[in-house]
Amino acid sequence: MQRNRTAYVILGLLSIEPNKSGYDIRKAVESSVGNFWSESYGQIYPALKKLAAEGLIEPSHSTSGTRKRRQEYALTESGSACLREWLALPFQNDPPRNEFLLKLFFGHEAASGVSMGHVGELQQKNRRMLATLLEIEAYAQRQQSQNPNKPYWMLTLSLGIALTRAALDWGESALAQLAALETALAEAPQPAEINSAASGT
Amino acid sequence: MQRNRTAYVILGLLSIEPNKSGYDIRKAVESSVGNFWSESYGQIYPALKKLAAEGLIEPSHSTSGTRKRRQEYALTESGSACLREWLALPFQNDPPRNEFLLKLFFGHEAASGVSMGHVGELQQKNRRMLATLLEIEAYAQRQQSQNPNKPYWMLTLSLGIALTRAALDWGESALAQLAALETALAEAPQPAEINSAASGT
DNA sequence: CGTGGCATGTAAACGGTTACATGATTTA
DNA sequence: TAAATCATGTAACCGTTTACATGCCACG
Repeated sequence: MQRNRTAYVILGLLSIEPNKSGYDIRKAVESSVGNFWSESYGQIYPALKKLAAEGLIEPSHSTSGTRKRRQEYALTESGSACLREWLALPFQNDPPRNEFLLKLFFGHEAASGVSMGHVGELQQKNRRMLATLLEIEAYAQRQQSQNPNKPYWMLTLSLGIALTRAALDWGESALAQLAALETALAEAPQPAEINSAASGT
Repeated sequence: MQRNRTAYVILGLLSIEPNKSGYDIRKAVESSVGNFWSESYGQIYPALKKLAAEGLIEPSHSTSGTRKRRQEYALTESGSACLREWLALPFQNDPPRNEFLLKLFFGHEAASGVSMGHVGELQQKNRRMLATLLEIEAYAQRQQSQNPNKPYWMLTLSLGIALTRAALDWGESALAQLAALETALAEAPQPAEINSAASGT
């Protein structure tokens, strides 16, 4: 069903900046699209070989002086066309897999405090995430003013920021609700009918 | 690194309602955690066999009369313990893979209108998503008032709703920005220095 | 000269989906 | 009895991660 997207990531990154090696591409994936994509060497190197064999990329050498033993690549015309073709195809996101939500869903089975712990952990992660996203945004706002990719990069960034903020807001409310739930359970282990007739001891 | 989570989904669902067959579990995954998890038969049936062999679940029969040829299972004590153990472990979400964001990131390479099309498509998906989530929320609010799992289910729901709303807001703004970008490009294909000296024809 | 990082690669294992095969049971 | 759906299972395939092997190069 979903195939080959490693190849398109490579084509896309080479379209932004040519003369990249497999190593460069790995680093570029981490530092640019790392918040919503990932690739490992085990995919990148074979994909490079295949793309070169198909003529979508070709070996190149960076203009800047003698570098180490490394094979760099650049997009060919057909590679560029292939990328544009793929971009025009409808996107389809992978089946979702969110272990945090899965554990929260089964929270009733968990020991006391476990779910609150998970939400707290998520809050920390999201706070860190928000900080880095805002940093990147500020940096991109300062530099990159003439980069034609910038508007698109800012859009991906602003979606990340918006989602993280929404998650943080939710987390605060969730912590409150879980705290209320735990105290309620602690006080009334069998809360059969809370608001029926008043119950003496 | 991340292993076996199919087993925990099965244990979790059986903890909520015992006497489920593989078929039931598949349906339950889709209808309950389907918005943030998925499992296929190819994983469920082998996992059931393995869980039974390990004594974490055991064959059972539903109390309600004669049913079809089907093997139902129920949690054992050790299965329940195993589930609680896993729940207490820190969650770790999978490496992200969002094809929509990937395509948007490379939007500069795409033909005119392509990125706007993707965002529009996302908006439609998210509107549908929001509608179904709100439906589920209303249903759960009406029914299920005594279900001890309800607070946790509502939390997963409200996160989904919050994130979808945030994405919808972002989408509106993104569409406006992309529209502005396209008209700007149409008017000035080489926008070298917009705000330097005024340029006559 | 040795260490650490740069760089390229591959084999094995894994998790997961897909497609297919099979047959029982219900319902029209 | 025909069609639809319930139900169980498996084999093949695919994408991906992980771990490992290798060697170059710069720097202290």
